[in-house]
Amino acid sequence: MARRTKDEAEKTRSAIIDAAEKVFFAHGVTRSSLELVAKEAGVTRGAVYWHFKNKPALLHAMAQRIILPHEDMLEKLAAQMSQTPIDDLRSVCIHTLKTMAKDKRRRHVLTILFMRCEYIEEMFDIIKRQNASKNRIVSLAEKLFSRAKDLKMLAPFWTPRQAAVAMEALIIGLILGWLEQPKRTNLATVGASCVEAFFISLKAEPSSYVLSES
Amino acid sequence: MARRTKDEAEKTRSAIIDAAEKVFFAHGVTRSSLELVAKEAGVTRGAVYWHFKNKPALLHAMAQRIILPHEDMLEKLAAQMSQTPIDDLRSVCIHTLKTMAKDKRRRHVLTILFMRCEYIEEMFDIIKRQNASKNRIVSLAEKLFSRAKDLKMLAPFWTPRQAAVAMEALIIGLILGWLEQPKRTNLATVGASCVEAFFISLKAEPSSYVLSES
DNA sequence: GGTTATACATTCATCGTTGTATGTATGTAA
DNA sequence: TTACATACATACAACGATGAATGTATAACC
Repeated sequence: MARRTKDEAEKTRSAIIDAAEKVFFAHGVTRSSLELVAKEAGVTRGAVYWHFKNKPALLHAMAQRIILPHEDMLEKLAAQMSQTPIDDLRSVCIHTLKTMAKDKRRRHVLTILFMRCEYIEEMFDIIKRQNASKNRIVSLAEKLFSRAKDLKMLAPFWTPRQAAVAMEALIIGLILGWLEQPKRTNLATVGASCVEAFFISLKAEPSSYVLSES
Repeated sequence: MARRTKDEAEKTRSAIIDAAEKVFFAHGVTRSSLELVAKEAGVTRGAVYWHFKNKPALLHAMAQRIILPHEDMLEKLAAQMSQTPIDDLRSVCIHTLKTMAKDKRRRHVLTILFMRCEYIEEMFDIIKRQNASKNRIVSLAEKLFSRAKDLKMLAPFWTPRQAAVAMEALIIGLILGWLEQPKRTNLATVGASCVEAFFISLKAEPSSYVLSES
């Protein structure tokens, strides 16, 4: 076939990623041949190899398309020095879960990343990126909880670090459980209510705080 | 080679699983050939195919060897109708994390199951088993939290269901984070302290627990 | 003590996938 | 208009893995 215009090329590129999402989701990353991906996208392997160096690169591009909503919202939060850091964190978490529950693409891609691919050498940069993102999130949350502690808003038995680590772990655990059994644990209802309760428990109650100070 | 005695056969069987743990951990399940596993175990593929139908069956056997300590401890707990269900749950969780942190085999196998294999059709029975185990745990925890609620020991903003789901999600999230970056988040210290704080927040009567034994 | 089932090793046939090399027609810039 | 870069399609070479079939020597059993 003949050369396409730049616009069309970009379209085929994203069509290939779309196809990869479908195929990887269905068969797992390793067992999906690029031949299949190409066929699903309506092109040949030539096109795939033109746009992407190899399979890991394609997966990387796929992961890049869905930046976790989490992260940039937290960035903004941490910058603006709010007076209600815990409530802000809570709404970010809730928002994350709710959007996740609705966004089919995100769900599929996360399923692929969590349950349909194997993290080994060639995936190293993907791993590194994911870890960096996770660490960034925890560190930002820790900063916000630290601020909450200064404002006497964090329950005394939580350190900022513990709260941040636990928050992240809880969210990831909920999402993972939901991915494993989407019908069993509704993210938007059950998951969100867990997060609500968790955040209530993070907040200092005036009375208990006074008692624990004595 | 010649036929071995039953005892020796059992030894080669577990040697194969041992080898599979190493090889799967290093290269991921899909990219590990049974040839490599056999070589690592000091046998040939013939032996592997004799003991296991195929690769998923081998993986299944591998997963079977490490029953989560979680589960049977919870079974006993739920049966004995203790007067301190929350504290009991807490010590089970802490114990789980601490043993996990020490047991290298368990860590490797969990890493394989979480990050080095792809869950697709042929893994269906493994998935089913894992989900069943998880659901059983959540359901037992829910029962215990329900008992705690009857005893007025559960903080009012937690429902038993939420508490159970959150507990499981937290544990899984912590373990996953630890598997991803073993050096970053020490399970036995950071993880355990998160769980401690979480369980304090589950308990009713803020004043009593902050000051009392922990 | 002979037979049979066992516990493997060896061999074979087949198939899918990968990366690359090459072909080709067209958009685009000079 | 030419000349080159682009966006693919097609073709090729090579390997590795799988499952099954077959071989075989010994342990276990009667």
